[in-house]
Amino acid sequence: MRDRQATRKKILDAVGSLLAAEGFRSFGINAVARQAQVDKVLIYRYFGGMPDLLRAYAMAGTYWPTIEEVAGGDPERLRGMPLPETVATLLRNFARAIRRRPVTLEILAWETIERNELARVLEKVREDFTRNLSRMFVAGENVKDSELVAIVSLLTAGINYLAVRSRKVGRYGDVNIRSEEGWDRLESAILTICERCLGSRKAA
Amino acid sequence: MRDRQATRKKILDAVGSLLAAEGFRSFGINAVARQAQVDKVLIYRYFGGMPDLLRAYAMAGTYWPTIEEVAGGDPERLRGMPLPETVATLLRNFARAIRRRPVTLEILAWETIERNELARVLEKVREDFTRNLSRMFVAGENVKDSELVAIVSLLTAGINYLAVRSRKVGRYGDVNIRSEEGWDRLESAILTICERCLGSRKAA
DNA sequence: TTGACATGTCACCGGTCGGTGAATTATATT
DNA sequence: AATATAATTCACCGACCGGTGACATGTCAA
Repeated sequence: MRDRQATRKKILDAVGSLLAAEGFRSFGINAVARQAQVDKVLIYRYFGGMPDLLRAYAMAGTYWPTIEEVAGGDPERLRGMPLPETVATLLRNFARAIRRRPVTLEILAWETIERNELARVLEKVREDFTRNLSRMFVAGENVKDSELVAIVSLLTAGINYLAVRSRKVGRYGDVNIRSEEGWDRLESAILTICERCLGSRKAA
Repeated sequence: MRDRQATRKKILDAVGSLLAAEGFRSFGINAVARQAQVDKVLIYRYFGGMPDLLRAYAMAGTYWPTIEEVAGGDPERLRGMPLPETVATLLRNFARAIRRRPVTLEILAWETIERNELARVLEKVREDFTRNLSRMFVAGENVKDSELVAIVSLLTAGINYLAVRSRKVGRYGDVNIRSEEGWDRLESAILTICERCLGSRKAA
């Protein structure tokens, strides 16, 4: 059993299962050590402390969706589409990707309570993700258009909130956010918004 | 100093200022007692415990916006408008109302972490609010329209998330969610979405 | 004045937390 | 086999938490 790498892995795995099961509410050095069945002093020895442990965990895992995951595996096809369809597809895949990441949802929830160094690091990951996405798929179109930015921000914020909330509550207003049916309705709403608001930007 | 009512008030005030200043992160019996400069045993005597104390506080204060606040003081004028403008106005006023309620934002953030009885009570308050609003202003129109529900849900969820997040971070993507300018952009995006998506529901 | 009772004070409990120093055990090298 | 070193265990610290029992003090009615 004297295997540093194996112990490290046990600890990192404990972080994951603990976060997925309990979130940050009862999270801490002692809890991780208990879950990993490892003395807590090893956490300090191998990771230095909680912040570095969390960082190691978040970096090792698939914390945030990849570009490929959100682009649907076929970037070229996406690039050929009109802007509204492209954005709608990206948003739809983003919603799906984020919903199947319980730990990410825990982190998103926790960030609204506690603002620490880890949160700042993870945020940078997301910013890079967004930047890359927008550079790849909407560059040159109407990036200047500040209303496109505002609309997409509103929609992703809404997706985040509903996904985070679905961990604890089954409904939001009249939408069942724990069922595929509910998310189908949200996706089709997103599609409508993109089609009607991101096209030719004139008129009123 | 032997005044039960005054002591009760000191405790309730302490809850408010503590929540506004620190949120739920370091919230507890001891912290409230410290802030109120009162022995914690009195909290148990007068309120029974934390859950009942929180309930008493939330009910006493202006936890959630009122219908009047969101309707802009002139329900009749609102009723005369076309549906898209009505909904856009309600959403805009809702965003403004919620943004100036620091304690409410703390509670909204906390609910995504901890799901307790208080959260359920407060949620009922919000549900009633939403139900009344929709009965007053969009009844008979296309309430059946499940896409309207989905769109409005997405938008309010987005507003909630951005307002909650603005407590901790100044930006969301390229939007400055701590400035009036940023929220102006969001409001105008909301208006655009309502105008283009809530009107006649045909075509593609 | 003397109670009775409401109000407020104090000390203490068990438990958990993050964190650390020192001893103990296994493993690889010589 | 002896030894250095890495991996692990153990015992303990101070601080804070929620919660409670016993006690002191003020207030008001009989």
